[in-house]
Amino acid sequence: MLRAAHSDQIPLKRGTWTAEEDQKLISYITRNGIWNWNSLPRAAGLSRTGKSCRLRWVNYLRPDLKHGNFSNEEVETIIKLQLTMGNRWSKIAARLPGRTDNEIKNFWNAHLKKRLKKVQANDPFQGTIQSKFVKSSEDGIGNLFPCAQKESIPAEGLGGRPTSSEPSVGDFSSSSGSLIELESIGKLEEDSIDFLDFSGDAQSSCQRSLSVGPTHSFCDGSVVLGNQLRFQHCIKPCTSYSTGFPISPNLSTLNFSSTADSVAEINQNHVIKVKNSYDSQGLSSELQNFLEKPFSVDDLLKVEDDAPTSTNLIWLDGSCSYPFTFPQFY
DNA sequence: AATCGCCCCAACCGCACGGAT
DNA sequence: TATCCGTGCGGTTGGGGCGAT
Repeated sequence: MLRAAHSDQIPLKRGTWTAEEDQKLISYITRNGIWNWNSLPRAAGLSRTGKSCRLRWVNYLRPDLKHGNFSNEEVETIIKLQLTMGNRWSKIAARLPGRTDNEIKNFWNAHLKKRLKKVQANDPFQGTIQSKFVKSSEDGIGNLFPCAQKESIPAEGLGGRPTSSEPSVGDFSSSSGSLIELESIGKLEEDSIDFLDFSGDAQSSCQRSLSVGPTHSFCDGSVVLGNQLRFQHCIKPCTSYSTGFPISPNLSTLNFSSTADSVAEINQNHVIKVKNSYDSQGLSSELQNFLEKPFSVDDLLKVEDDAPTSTNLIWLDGSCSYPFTFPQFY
């Protein structure tokens, strides 16, 4: 397809780039560098828009780009970052040297998202996606993303550990669901917990209760973490933030403070460590102190604005990054 | 062999943002 | 302060490849 050019009516080419055009662009940038994308095509003898040239260079011709399949490590990184950041492809790409936002976006849409939908359909906790990516410290991508493996994993195998050797990246032929490993959650060193959830708006957010429990259990969407803390869903949605951060009915009169401007930052920086010093009747003093800090509504709203709507994350042990999502009952 | 439908991905589009004037 | 311009980002499109029929 051709379009009229700016002032001199030279037709602008669109569509797939030819090898000749690629060579012109490479040669020009190699000789002269990038100084102005809008002026570059004319100077380089290309009948393209500056935008098209930029896209071609950034996404395909740049010498530092990797080409070919994503490695397991890259897939793992994409999944983790997408779960925390949402569709911030450029930010995700910045963490993957040699990969472009466009490439990652395409890979996500073509492979990972589709797989997630299937997993979600088999999820006993309907509505969750990220709950499938609980990762134990000793396992690699197979556990982070079990369905990447060729072997079929029984959907009823809650707690079962995939044992496949090397998962095939991009081969998601298995349609069986992956499942949460509660046991692996309990292996956290120092029983530390690093959380927060700023998901959704006031009408759709789930409240969570936080209480101390002596045993593992797994019922009604509640989870006992590391034999210590229990995060439990409330079916009723949050109707107000006036009582502060909606962690728990028990704690709703306590306030939470954050100067973070993104969920990712909160997950990175706000670490609540509940060590063995807690007693069964209450929260650790550290957690107590954390929750008692003044909470700014503006801070929360700021976070809300910035948060991906799908984010419902609790991170266990920030150094290992265990993403976890609670089901939403609404 | 021909046709159809689906999938992937390179490329495009619209919009937002930031710097310059 | 308002406007313009260049750039970057994320969503969407459409053409080609490929398997199924």
